[in-house]
Amino acid sequence: MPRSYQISELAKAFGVTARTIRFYEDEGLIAPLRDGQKRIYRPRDRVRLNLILRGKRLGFSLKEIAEILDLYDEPPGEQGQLETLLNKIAAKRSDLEQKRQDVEAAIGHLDDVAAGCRARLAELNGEASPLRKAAGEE
Amino acid sequence: MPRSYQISELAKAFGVTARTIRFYEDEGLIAPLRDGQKRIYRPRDRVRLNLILRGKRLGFSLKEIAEILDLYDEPPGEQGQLETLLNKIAAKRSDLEQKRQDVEAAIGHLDDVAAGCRARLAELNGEASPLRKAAGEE
DNA sequence: TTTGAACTTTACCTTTACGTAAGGGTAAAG
DNA sequence: CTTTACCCTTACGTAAAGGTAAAGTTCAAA
Repeated sequence: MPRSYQISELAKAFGVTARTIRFYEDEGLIAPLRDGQKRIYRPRDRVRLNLILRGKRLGFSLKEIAEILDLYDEPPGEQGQLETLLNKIAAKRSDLEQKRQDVEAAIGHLDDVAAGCRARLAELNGEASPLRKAAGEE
Repeated sequence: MPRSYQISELAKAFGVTARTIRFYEDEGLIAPLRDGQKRIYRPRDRVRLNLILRGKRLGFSLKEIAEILDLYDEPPGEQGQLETLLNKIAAKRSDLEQKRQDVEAAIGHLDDVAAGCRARLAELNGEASPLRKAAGEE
């Protein structure tokens, strides 16, 4: 388990290009160490990249993802800031709840369609008695 | 419950612009009737638009959404096509499963952070005995 | 010592998903 | 009969998220 990575290692591990990782750095989403000019990624950077890509899969923009990352690593000391942070978290959470509902509805719908397909297939195969399938025949 | 809508009604109902709806038509995602030049949207188009926007919230591209819509309204008669369709459905379903896992992990993570925040707030407010909160005092 | 495989920066290119005019038709209301 | 309020098409503009090419280091192996 290496304590640091080169950019191409990280790129390969996550299935993105080095360009993409540098781009995220330009956008302020990640901040690797440097060995001279070369970027050195620590496990913490790996985690961040993982979160970024997860956010992308969920359709968040890089700007939104930056906001979410801020939520994660801010540990503010002051009361007002903590409350502000809680509000921001609540807002993102409700985005995510919406997505959860969306994803579940979509899965449910697809399953319905698939069930319909299988029913038709069964008909086409001349299933007089649907019990025969359960019997495991070929 | 109107049986048809103008473009601006639909736009307002879904919080998008008319331009957006026309764009989806250009991309082949929707196909309203026409009264002369004017587009007439039926309930079926409304449903489609709803699915499109849901797909967008989940981060699907319009091309992917088009594929999903195809899955919904294709009722192929032939066996091979039914099997192909089932395969496509399975593929999209697995995309959606990934998103579901992502969304649940993200919500869980945010909840952890929020819990940490509340714990700190409690400390700041001099909570000697955390049980008092459970007692419902103000 | 030169070749090769990493890395770097700079900079222009491309795709997606619309926004934003510009210019024009239609139809009811004043 | 001209506003007002819709609708239409065409077309150029733009932001986001990278792709891609050019030109240059650096380090290790042949």
